[in-house]
Amino acid sequence: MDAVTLAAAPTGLTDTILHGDCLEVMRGLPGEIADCVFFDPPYFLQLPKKRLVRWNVKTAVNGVDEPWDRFESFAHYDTFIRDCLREVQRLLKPSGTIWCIGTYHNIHRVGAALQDLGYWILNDVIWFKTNAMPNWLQVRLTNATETLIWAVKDRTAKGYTFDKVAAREFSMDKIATNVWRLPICSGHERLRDVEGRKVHPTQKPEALLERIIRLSTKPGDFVLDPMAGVGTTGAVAARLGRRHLLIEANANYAAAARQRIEAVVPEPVTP
Amino acid sequence: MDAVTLAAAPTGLTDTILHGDCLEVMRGLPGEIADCVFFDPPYFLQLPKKRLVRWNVKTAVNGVDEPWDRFESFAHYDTFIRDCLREVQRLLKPSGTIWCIGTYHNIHRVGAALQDLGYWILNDVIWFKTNAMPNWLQVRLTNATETLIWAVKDRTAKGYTFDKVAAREFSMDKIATNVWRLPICSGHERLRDVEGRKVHPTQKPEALLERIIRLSTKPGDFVLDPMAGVGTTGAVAARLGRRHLLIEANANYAAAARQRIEAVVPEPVTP
DNA sequence: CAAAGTCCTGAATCATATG
DNA sequence: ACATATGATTCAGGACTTT
Repeated sequence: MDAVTLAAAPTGLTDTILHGDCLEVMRGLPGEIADCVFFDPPYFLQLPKKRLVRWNVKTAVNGVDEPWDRFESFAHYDTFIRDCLREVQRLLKPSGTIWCIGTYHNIHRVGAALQDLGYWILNDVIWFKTNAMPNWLQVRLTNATETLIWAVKDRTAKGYTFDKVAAREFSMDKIATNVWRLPICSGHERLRDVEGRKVHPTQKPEALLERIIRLSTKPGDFVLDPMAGVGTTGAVAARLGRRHLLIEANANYAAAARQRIEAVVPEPVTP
Repeated sequence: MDAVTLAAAPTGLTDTILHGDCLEVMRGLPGEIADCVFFDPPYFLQLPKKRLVRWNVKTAVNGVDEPWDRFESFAHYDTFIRDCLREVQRLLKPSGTIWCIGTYHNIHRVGAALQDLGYWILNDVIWFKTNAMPNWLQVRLTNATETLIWAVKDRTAKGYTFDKVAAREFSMDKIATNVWRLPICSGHERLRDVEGRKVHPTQKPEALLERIIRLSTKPGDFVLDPMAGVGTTGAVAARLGRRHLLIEANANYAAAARQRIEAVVPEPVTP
């Protein structure tokens, strides 16, 4: 199913993964369809070309060096992000919310773009990793966090979903604060190919998406992920009784996501 | 002492608080003088005109609604921030570092400005407050964090100070991560006028500045705070055996800072 | 079978010296 | 400017192996 097919049948949008460029596909979709969007763009890491090798075990660190993370400049990156966020804004229902994720490399580009486009930020949420990779050379602090920005599509938006009981459950404190302590994705959850290599370099943990979806959507709500990767958003949405639409440009990722989501066993819905 | 006087005698710059517009004063200073800059600009909170009132308590919430936090638009705010950061970049030594602080309201404006001006981010540091004010409306998460950005003045900068022993001491984990758990400023540390009102609405805790200064400067280093408020940076610098230059446009704040710093008892220097 | 020990790896803008 | 070699040392989680 491609974007053209989809545009011809917009009413059937549910529990689908589309293989194609996210901007093109989004432009073919009708407006105001999404209750929630998970926006996980490339981080534009600008890593050094040389590989980092561990001294003790001589294994190399697999830094992110993928075509989709290469941009000529911040200006090019900004253009890409803003084009995407404009389309997302059109696709969001008036009461819909967006979650963006990033690190210091890119999150300020995303945050400023959101504000410039008229989105209204509700929270920044700190994903505080329990098992971040240490900084061996000890020339700066170990980066143990990623930042999520939660926003509505404009300042006057009303009626968005916020599950305050869940919010409290997720918090490290008695009150529902914006810091979430969670491990990174590893073990059996991490998708690997037949040779044991990870399918996607930056697969998100399901626990993170579970918090996002439980906090800000209701059962039956419609979740969109325009850069779906290996489909964590779709897998969690399916498990929690939410509908989803994923878009992914990389055929390998899309195929892995499709296979993964087919295997999901839905949990009993607790509204 | 004003900016003109200062510019005429640039070599005497140490342990001084200057009352004046930070841009004007900075423009009168010689370049490459600062080992460390603490940059704590207005947060551009965009609070509603009417004061928020707690639904269960009869007291008004003490939002920040000061002349110095009023900007017409993001564009005006950005211009102000970028003008300041350009001057700071000139004032930083090649090995100097800058610490910027903010919340989601403004930190992305600051972060994007840093990157656009060629600064190179070393870390974002999450100040995770132990005693944040709970969110009484329960329509979003309680904001328990502020974000610090630590950066060098350009990508190739070398030789900046990083005390890895201190870094580990500050961390919640065994490794030196970028999340710092600290209470907000309160109690005797909080400066109050004769009528018991707080002198400054957003006085930073000394413990936060102590971490910044110990982590990224050596005894005798020169610390600049161009928007010094009531002088937390200067007080901590003085206590820890670092030199300082503070700039503050508000006469009340500047006077309070001067009085405060005069009372500081230096601690024995441990290099 | 349980417990203990080994090995690998994770969105990383990680140094310095020499040619 | 780039490429290459060298050097010095972090932890948590999970998979796997050994006791």
